Amino acid sequence: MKYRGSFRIKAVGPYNFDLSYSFYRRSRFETVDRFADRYFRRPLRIDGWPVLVSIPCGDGCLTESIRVDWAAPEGLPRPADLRHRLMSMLYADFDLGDFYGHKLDPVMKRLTRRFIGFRPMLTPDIFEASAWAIIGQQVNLQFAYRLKSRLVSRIDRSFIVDGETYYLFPTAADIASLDYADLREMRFSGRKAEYLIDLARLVAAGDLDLERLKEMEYDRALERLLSIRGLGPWSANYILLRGTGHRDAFPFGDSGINHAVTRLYGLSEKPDIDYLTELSRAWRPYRSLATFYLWKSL
DNA sequence: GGCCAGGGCATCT
DNA sequence: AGATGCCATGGC
Repeated sequence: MKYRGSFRIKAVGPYNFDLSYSFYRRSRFETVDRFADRYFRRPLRIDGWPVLVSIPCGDGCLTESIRVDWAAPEGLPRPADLRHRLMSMLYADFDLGDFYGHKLDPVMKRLTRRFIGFRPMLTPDIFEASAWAIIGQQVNLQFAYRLKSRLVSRIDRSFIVDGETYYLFPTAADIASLDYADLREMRFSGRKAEYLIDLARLVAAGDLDLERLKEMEYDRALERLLSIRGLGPWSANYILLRGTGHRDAFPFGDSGINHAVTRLYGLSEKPDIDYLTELSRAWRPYRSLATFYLWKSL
């Protein structure tokens, strides 16, 4: 039985993994993603079993392909379909040329040249992306990471590879089993505790099929998410950005986007919805990519 | 110390 | 419909 292996991912169009690596390496309170020794490490849950994937940071240049190492704790089945999962997670299945070649305004065009090869990484679990959206609402990011850290510690889904402990993000069923008071102790607000636990219970009960969102058109997927209490325009779009990998999501109201647009487009005050709607029209149907490039500029 | 942070909802005019 | 208040906490 083999418990580790290595393979290469070939992206459609250019890839500079270092740009992604540096983009996501943001907080020392991050507990699921790991950035150390010039490796990005990420625990995945495949058919319910933990697998660790490790991706070496490159030399800062565009690469033809990306090496992915994987390791599973001994005694577990060999993970299936890893390549497919990684293609999606690393955004390698998207042809960046489609975005670069799209008719973009000069500011966005300049960003694509500045960060050529930059691709976002998806959160490989849509529920995790959804939970993170709720956790990140209206609090500074450092605090959001601490909330997540407390949650991940409390529901300990850790496993060990090479003597190092890695933490999977809790499942919907895990969080569904908590009480609001448990989250309040972790310094969630009362509202946030309700949003997160209620969402987890919806998913755990099978009343919300997050995987199915992937196959839905952007508008319909957005509508479905907006119908859930606690998910507004920002959160719903965030889930479609980082979770399902929809290409045309745009998180209206995002403070980072507001800052980036204000600076890059020389505004005197933060843009309103109408301005952003009009501005982002030229980025369609790739507003997700535009969003990540704006964030990257900060 | 005050402002604000990768918002959203309930409650008003 | 559109504006306003509120939530809770901590980083800066």
